[in-house]
Amino acid sequence: METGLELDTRSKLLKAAVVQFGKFGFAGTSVRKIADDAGVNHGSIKYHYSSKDDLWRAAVAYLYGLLDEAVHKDEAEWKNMSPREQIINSATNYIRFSAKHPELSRIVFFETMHESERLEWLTENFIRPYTSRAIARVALAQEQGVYVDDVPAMNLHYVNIAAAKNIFLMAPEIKRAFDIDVFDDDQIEQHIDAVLKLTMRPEHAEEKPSPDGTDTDKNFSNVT
Amino acid sequence: METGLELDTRSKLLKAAVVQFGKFGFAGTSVRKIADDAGVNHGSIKYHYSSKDDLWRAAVAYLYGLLDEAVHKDEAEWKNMSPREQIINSATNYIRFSAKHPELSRIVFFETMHESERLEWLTENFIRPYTSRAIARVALAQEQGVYVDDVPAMNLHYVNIAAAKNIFLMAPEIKRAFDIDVFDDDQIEQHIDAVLKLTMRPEHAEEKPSPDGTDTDKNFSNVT
DNA sequence: ATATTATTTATCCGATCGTATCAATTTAGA
DNA sequence: TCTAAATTGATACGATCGGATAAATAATAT
Repeated sequence: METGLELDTRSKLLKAAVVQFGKFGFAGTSVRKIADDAGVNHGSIKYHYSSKDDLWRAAVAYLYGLLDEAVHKDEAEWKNMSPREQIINSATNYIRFSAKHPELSRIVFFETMHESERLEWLTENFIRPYTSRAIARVALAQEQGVYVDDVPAMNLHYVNIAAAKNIFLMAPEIKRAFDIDVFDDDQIEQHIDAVLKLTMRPEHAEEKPSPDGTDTDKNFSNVT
Repeated sequence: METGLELDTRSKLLKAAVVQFGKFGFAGTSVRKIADDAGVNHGSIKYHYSSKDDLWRAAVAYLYGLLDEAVHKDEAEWKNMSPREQIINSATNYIRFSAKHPELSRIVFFETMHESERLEWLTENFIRPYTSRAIARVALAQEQGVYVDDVPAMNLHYVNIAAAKNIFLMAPEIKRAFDIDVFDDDQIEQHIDAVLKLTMRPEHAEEKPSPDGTDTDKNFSNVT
């Protein structure tokens, strides 16, 4: 059958898997712990997902789906936005997602430290297509004067995403070292403001404003 | 005794531990694999280090020692430098170290994803003191006009270090996705140049130049 | 109501984990 | 050279791992 308990157990396992893999990575996570957290018998994992590896892949695909949703949710309105506004919009959505689901970045980090079949799968299916598009977008924004243009787009991209999500990856450390919860709404919005100020070219310095000029009276206050 | 084989076995174990913990984290690393890589019997770990945990702590302390050495190696000359030059010097040293020993950042990342006794030890002994000093230094540099001052020092600090080391953390991913080796000397220097350009305030925009004015004719080309 | 299928539960297996033990071997000091 | 200490090597133990199996139970269709 297709409803009720089956989906419930499946989704409970998926949610628990996201949390565990996000905290301990693939090697550090035990399927028995996932089953315990989900409140189901650990034999069910073999039934709903054929293996630990498959469950991990399902968790990754699920999170990337959420990411896609979050980053593109305002896509329909992009045509009414200046290049600068588009960057602000997608960067803001990306940072809010990174705060809401830090597990994705964490899982990717765990796997990106060494070669493996999982990294190959991850790269082919998600990282390469996603990053290629992102770097192309950065290069375009550089041409449009939203970002500085004297830095290679690849370096700028990796600095951007690192700046955006690093603070959420290190949340337990920051909480322990400074008693600051970076997941507080205030902290999130403060971080968005900081990242945009740091990564984007100051507005007055843009030498190539967008043709329609609608961005000239915009500033960061409209995203906080 | 204190020389010869003893130190050799100890240091071989330490080096192998750095590599393994840096790739797979604490949970994902087996002491048998470390012993294999070091070419010694795995029983020797219990002799030279009382446990896997102690070996991990020794590896971390060893790497932090190297970091301290790398970042402060030019400290004697800082008094002859402008604030801007000091930041360039320490940031450059930090990035070069991150490229030479990405294991430290990786090990810290593995542990900073969840609470644990290891994270407590790490935070108390290394992260908190190191980060406190770094954030204070950032705040000072903001006052000196080296960094923008409309962003909280904490956010700026975490953006800075993320920008500096992220690309080296993700080296296997970048190699696989774009066939670029970020550890090539050219790539390292290009990244240093990019990070400095992105994180530091443009020189002409500095409103508070250093009193002696020696930084007015400096640019990034002197650090590549 | 009954047969069939879908799902859950309870065990079991071989492999690997960290660690402990103790004999074998090497080294250093007398 | 002889003795004591330092170091290494071989092996074993209990725990936990992912995965497999089959019985028990729940749901569905006829």
